[in-house]
Amino acid sequence: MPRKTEQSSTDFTHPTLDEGIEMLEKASRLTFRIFENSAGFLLNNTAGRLRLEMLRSFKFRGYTITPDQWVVLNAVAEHEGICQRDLAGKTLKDRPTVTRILDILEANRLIARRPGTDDRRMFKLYLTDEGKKNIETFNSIVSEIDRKAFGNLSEQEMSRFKKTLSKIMDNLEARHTLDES
Amino acid sequence: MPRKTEQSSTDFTHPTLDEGIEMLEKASRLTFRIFENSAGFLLNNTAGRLRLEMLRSFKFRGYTITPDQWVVLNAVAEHEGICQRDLAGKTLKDRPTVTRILDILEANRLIARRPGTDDRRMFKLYLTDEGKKNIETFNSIVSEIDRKAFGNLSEQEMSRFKKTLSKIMDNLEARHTLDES
DNA sequence: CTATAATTATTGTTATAACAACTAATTTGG
DNA sequence: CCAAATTAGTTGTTATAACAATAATTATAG
Repeated sequence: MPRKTEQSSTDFTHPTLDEGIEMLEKASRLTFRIFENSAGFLLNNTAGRLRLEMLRSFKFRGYTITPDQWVVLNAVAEHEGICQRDLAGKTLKDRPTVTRILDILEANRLIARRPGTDDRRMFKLYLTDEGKKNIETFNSIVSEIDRKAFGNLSEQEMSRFKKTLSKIMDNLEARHTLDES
Repeated sequence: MPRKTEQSSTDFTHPTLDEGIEMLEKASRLTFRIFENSAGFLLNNTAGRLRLEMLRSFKFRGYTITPDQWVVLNAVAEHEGICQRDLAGKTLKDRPTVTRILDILEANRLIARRPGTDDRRMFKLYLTDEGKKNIETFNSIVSEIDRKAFGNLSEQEMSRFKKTLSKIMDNLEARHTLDES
């Protein structure tokens, strides 16, 4: 059988930013039976591409933040003093995931954990000054991506699209409406 | 600050199968500004929920296969003798990812790598008998999930939904049409 | 009030994803 | 034909996700 790893000169195992597309262009040439009409496959890949676009844009602008870190950072920004459990609910991430994302954001001085006054099990979460300084930039980068991804969709198409996504979420019995009390 | 890990009796850090929803239900009570109207956030979470539904269904039925392994397995099934590079293109995964997923599928005896006759760098990929035996079961599980997720969408709604997803993919310059030559 | 249960957060494990770097093998260019 | 470039696949690193299990703390039951 083939070997275990060696090398050559130009392996483009991972597309970078703009070249990233090459690989995708290359091999997609046969015909799927199961996949070609699979909404799930298309849904998953579209979401993945959007995430990748965000990741690359951040990196391209010189920021190390990731899409998930961006989500958590924004959730903290919009609810300063929130605890990790509630943050998990808001971001639809589980608590270990939130813990680790916060570890990174804290190490990068974008957020701070402060002890909960009443309940010593909890942290209250806040943006640092650096977090506040950077979040606007991050959000403008994301806005650009949103324009690129969704800019040519009509209001109606966007509305229908989001409605369908919500319906699918409901079908899967997951909460997605981001407010309540 | 809070400590570094200890315990109690009932931590439900991760929702299991059916209870999984609880956490989501719990904390989503404030109001997002950035997220509440974000198609990207909704898109990403919906795709994630669908993946989770698959993962749990497989596990619930006693199978260890994951959604991504399922995708790769099906791609092999539909293109026996395909090489890893082309498989990466078909599944829209990068080559290291495909390598590692195949490692797992091979260890679980669902697929086999055979040396490429002409080019000794390449493997040709095939289902094993066990792979063939199980794939129908896997696919029927996925069909059930598709019915659950999309079953109450009309033909027109599904068609519009997929069209919009394709448009977004195009906007992001990624290939998603799974055939060509 | 104290033993038990419940809750918040953390850590460990495995899988996926992106990307860099690298090996073996093949192709190209001269 | 041989050196250089290319290609197929692998490995390493970091981040996210799911889930199990646990520590510290708080709430509840009796």
